[in-house]
Amino acid sequence: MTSSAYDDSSIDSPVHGTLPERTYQQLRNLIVRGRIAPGARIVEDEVALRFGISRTPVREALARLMQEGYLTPIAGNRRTEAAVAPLSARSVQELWGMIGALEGHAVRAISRLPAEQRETLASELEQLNRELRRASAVRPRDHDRLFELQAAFHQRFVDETAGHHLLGVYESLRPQVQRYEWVYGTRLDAEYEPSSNEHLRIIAAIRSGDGLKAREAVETHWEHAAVRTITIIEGINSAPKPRRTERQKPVPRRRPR
Amino acid sequence: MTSSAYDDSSIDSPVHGTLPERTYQQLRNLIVRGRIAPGARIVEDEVALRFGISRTPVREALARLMQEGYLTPIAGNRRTEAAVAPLSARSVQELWGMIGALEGHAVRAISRLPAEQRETLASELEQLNRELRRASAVRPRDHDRLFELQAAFHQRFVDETAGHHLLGVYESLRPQVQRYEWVYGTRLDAEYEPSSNEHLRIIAAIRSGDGLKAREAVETHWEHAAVRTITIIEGINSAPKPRRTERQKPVPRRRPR
DNA sequence: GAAATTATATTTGCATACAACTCGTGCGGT
DNA sequence: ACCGCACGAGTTGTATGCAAATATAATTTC
Repeated sequence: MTSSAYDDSSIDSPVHGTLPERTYQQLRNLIVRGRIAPGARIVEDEVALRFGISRTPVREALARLMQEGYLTPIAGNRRTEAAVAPLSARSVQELWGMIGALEGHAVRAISRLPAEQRETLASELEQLNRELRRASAVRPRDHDRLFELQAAFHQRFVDETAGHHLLGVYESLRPQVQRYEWVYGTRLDAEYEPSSNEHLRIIAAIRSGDGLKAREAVETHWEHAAVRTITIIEGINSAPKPRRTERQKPVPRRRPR
Repeated sequence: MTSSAYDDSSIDSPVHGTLPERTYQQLRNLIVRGRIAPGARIVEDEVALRFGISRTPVREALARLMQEGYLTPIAGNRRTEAAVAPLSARSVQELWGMIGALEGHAVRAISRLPAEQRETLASELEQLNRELRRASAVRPRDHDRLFELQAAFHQRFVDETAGHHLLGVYESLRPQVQRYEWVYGTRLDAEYEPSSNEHLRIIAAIRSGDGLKAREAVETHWEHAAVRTITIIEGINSAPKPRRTERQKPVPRRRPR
């Protein structure tokens, strides 16, 4: 990474929690928002320096990021150098499928919710979807806000229907998806209509209390979203550099002085 | 934990990899096999002493175990003491549901596999299932072997159909399920017939190449397994100690001398 | 004697130091 | 000029030390 690395201006940084936790959050934010480019090498010392802490908490944060797939190990056998995981159409296919399966599974539980609670949930979701629609019409677009709304919609009904374990996995998976959503959303021609229309189907199913229908709606929503996202990603990945291999251009180990 | 902690005799310990990795593996094994009881406190120093290493790699291992849910934070706000997560019927419900959803999602991909490959897979699964059946008839039972076979069956078709990301999540989830399978399997009256019969349905679906049918078979397999497991867990959790709260009996912070 | 308070021990959070390993680079030999 | 080898910079792996936090034990006070 270059000397002026980590432009984190305007990224909300939680000031509480332990250092590893905070470091994890901030780095993840930077990666999700594309502030650290895919393929960029991450060096413990540099991160430590950047955050003004020692390598010990950094290591913990990096280990976590690596386990969750934000970073990939490169190079050495025993040594583990880390780089920001590249974006690939293949990953979209997989991640969207998993998120769809998990959200779909969770949402089935609405059939066990009292009608009243479902109604509250449904109208809150409608509210969020309306805001999403409105925000997507404003120019210039507030990417952060769109981003949050998009996330909030899904988070809302997952929170309601999922248990502790599922939420844990979901929390670690969702930001990975968001890496792509960010790329998608920051394009000028990003569309939100298809998505928000599909949201309506989900809301209707939730209101009806039909778990299987809701699951179906959620899964196809993610399937369609995958298609939309993949076209964008492929455009980005193929256009700039006509590379022949799948690999990212290897980052030089040392920066030339 | 008591002074004679960590009876890891006869637990295969990988001698390669970094210390955190090895520590993680070994501790996880101990937890999954019930060698460290649910609710037991884990102290960094004790683990470090036990494995003859320093606390630094131990911390990394514990952090990972905590993130994956094998350990739960207890006590302090800023300090994070760790204890082995308790076994609960609620977790079974959740974990089995998730595993079912993920395996079910993965297995749908068989429809995209060539018939020949499906056939190979199916017969290998049949082989594993036969071995499972045979091993379950032998007395006294070889729990480790049954354990491995059970795992191998599922791992086999997931490996074939899942991608990188899903495998990652699966790998971290499966051992959590195995904590319960171990409890279930080490009972004298543990049944393997229902499970292995359901396996046959899965195999048939895979052979036919019908992705949706396979998914259905996998999901109901896990649903049924959840029921079987929960009855056992509830028996264990309620019988010994008629406690009124959900919590484990708090472990004393110091051992009395 | 009970409650409050101080003292003590245990344990985690983080920093620092050093060892080990990997890869690039230059030097010397052929 | 090319190959090999050794040295050295860069970076991760692990140990150790110290400070802060918190529970337990001891002690004082009413």
